[in-house]
Amino acid sequence: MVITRATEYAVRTVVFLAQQEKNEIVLKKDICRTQDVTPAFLTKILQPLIKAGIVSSQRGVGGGFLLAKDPEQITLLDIFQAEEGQLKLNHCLVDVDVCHRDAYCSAHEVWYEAQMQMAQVLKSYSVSDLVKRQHEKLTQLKKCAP
Amino acid sequence: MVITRATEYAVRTVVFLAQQEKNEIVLKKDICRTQDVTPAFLTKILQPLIKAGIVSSQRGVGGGFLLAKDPEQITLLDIFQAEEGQLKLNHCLVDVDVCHRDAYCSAHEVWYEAQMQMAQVLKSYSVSDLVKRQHEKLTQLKKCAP
DNA sequence: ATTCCGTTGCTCGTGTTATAACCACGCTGA
DNA sequence: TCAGCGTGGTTATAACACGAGCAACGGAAT
Repeated sequence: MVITRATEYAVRTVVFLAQQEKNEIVLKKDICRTQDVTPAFLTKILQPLIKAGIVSSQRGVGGGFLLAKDPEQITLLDIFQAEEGQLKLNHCLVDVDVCHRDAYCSAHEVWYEAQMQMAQVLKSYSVSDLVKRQHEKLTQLKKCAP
Repeated sequence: MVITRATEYAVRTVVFLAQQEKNEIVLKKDICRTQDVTPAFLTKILQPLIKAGIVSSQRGVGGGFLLAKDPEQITLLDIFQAEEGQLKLNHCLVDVDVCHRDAYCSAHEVWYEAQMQMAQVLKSYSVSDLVKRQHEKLTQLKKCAP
């Protein structure tokens, strides 16, 4: 019942990309160095982001990664779903017909409501929100311990 | 990122117990038969419920299980936490100090908010709510296909 | 003694978290 | 134009943890 490391790294990576100058291409190893991820694992994490249209990539010399959309257009839910597939709290919430009890199982609806609330929160934050917040936090930090 | 089967079975079991006459003791095998759980697995599921003070048990001839509290006093969150421990969406939300980034990681707060929303939903439903709903659903069903 | 539940340990499958080897693409300079 | 190098892309694999379930034995109550 936890989000995976892959999702966490993916969020970090996208936020990092959003912090670069627009259209600036970033090397994989620079992402790794700054975000504490190993190159091999980062490769695996980036592919779903690319397929979801969140990140784009460029091969060859001078190649690397960059955001494929505006940071305002990317929500945390997008990143989550790119890595983990559709959000579901219980199997019966997605694979319809799997649960023959769902006609009378009242828990079903509660799981559904909890899931919707969670999705709502994740959808309400864009990557640019995160970048802004992070900036604020860092300037706060500097004030406290300059 | 899904609830475990144990939690699902636990909810079913508690709802089933709540549907009995007050203080009626139910045999393990009757729970198994009605709730589609194997005895061996149910054994494992019931223990955390007992330790959490949700269910109590009676050994020996005529023994079995019954609710230890009023169904109004038991929330879905109680059952969830009995089976899966404290709800946490990300490791860094419980094991403080594990994440050295949390001072500036803005995703941290979003996971926290999503988690709180979810907990709020689970806390807002008691077992007696579920029993009531289930009863309504069943009478609806009978109306449609008598 | 019988009928219950309690505890423990085990297996087996699946998902997470990587790692590594090899492949495909594209720029660049001879 | 083409060889070579520097990129990311794909796929196979492995270690490990956890979920899910099973079984056997132990202990309490009647």
